[in-house]
Amino acid sequence: METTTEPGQAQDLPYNVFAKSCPSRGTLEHVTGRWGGLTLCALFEGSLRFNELRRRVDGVSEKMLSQTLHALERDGLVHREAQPTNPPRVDYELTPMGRGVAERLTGLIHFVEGQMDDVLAARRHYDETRGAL
Amino acid sequence: METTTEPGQAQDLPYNVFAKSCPSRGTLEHVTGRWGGLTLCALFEGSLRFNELRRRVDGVSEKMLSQTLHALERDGLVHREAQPTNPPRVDYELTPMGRGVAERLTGLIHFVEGQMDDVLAARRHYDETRGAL
DNA sequence: CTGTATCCTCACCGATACTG
DNA sequence: CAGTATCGGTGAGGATACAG
Repeated sequence: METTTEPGQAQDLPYNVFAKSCPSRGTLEHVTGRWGGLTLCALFEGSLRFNELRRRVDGVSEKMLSQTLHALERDGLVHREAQPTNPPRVDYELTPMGRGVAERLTGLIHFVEGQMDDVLAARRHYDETRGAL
Repeated sequence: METTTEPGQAQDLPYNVFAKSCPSRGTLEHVTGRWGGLTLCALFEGSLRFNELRRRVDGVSEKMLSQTLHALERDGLVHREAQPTNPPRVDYELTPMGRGVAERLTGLIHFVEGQMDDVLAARRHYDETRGAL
């Protein structure tokens, strides 16, 4: 039987991230964005409070963390649990869907970290041969 | 012996993407950047020429594709093969390391695409309950 | 066809101050 | 502690023209 599957290309999924206007593109950007990915991976190890996250994700500002968390919460990837205590305590944790994303993201990150020596070597080689030409 | 390993945090890898100044952060951003990820995934299905890539990655400009490819080539993830014909023909293909990254990236993307209905539902719910409050 | 060079805009994001 | 509001600089990135 014939699917619409081009050799090695699209599944018969209704969403295609390669298309400019596909909504999956936006979610992908939340998930792989500068802070989104690190935030999800930080939460992969367990729920964290706002300032715990802030310390864990080195370099993120309050504003960007807040913004990032809102986007991820809106996409249904992160659950926000506020306790009406004083001082306030808010815990962030992954939803099941968020865990699926974070799992794959940490896999990617660990792979990249594991290849960094080779990446750095490739960079050196590139810079040398380019500079020499 | 004491590693700097915090509970539940770092492997004993020499690189930690959570640290602001870790070089892995830069590579991660190339790989998950707006165009880097899509470019790698497009090449996962086979080598492509410049304008083939440009058409495949809907919305990318010449400038950004060129820039993205250079960064990925420098990191040793993409191999550039120029043929001295006229008109010129240049093929881009993944290196083994690039294939490792692209594999994980497409896994992530397919997962996200597969969850988009739930993501969209979550968004609707979020917007309604927030608007109503 | 495969790029590079230049200009220019806009929105990303950091810093700071303020609120509950 | 957990944020929001506002301002301003900076650089990503689009448009266009040009080059090999």
